Amino acid sequence: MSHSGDIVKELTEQGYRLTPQRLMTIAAIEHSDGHISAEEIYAQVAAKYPHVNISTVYRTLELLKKLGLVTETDFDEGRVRYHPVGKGHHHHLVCQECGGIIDLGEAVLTPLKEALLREYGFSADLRHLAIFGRCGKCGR
Amino acid sequence: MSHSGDIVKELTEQGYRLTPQRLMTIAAIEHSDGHISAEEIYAQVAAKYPHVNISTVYRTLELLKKLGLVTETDFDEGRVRYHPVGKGHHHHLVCQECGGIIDLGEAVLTPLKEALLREYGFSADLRHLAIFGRCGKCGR
DNA sequence: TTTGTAATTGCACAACCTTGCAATAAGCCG
DNA sequence: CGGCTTATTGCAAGGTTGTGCAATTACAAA
Repeated sequence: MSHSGDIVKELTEQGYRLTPQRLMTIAAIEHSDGHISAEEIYAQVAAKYPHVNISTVYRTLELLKKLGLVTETDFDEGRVRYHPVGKGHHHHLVCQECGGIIDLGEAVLTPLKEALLREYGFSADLRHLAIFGRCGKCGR
Repeated sequence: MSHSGDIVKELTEQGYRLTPQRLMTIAAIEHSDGHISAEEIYAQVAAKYPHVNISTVYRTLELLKKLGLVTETDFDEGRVRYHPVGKGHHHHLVCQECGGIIDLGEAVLTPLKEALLREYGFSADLRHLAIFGRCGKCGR
């Protein structure tokens, strides 16, 4: 369902310019298996194109977020991680005891979204959450 | 149900030292009406005690978070805001269109917490969320 | 009240992310 | 293909938050 190139296509259609910096940033995100940080993206881009500036990477990430093409997740590591939405939405339960991560489908949050819409007329944008707490193994 | 002094009491009982820096940081949080930022706390503390360092404020906030005495909420303003849990848990729906904020009781998230516990054995710590999206007035 | 000890602070610095501004270059149009 | 316009970049600087380390100080115990 998700082809490499989706993001590029969307950008052109929306009239944004395809600079080498953007293309390489996008490639890094799309080729990353899971959740990639800005610094990791920058390292990959800078390897091929040494004089890029990391603020360009941050600006590209902000643009892709705004267009809904990537999601941003805060795993509480002091930095945020990015994921292409084309590879599917999901969420994570992060155990603060053992550090374990349980992956979650989008469905768990559907009832909440519906309740917010029904009771408050609010259309929530719950894209890629990290929910903190304690997993079963680590007791209550 | 919440007295000024709750936090101080908890700290002593847990064996933490009551330094003037901590006491003033705590006072700033408890006397703030709503959600206060680290910089605002620091300004209040520094007014009476000029040579405090802002990193001490951050360390105190981290401690209070760890002990579950304050919650931290990210309203996406580039800085985070703090709230004493003694004044009650709550959540916020933040409209990304008009900037409006709808306050929410804790109850809305109870079904989600129960579902996570039931289906994943995960005890989620959903303390003080800002949920982004679009409010009813701003249409879909 | 004085002393001892370990928690806490201040300081300096670093990491992550954002922004203003002048220089550059992507894509349009002829 | 060459020039024009304006989006985009690089650079430098700034804001928020975290951290290592030596100096200080709260509290316990004498």
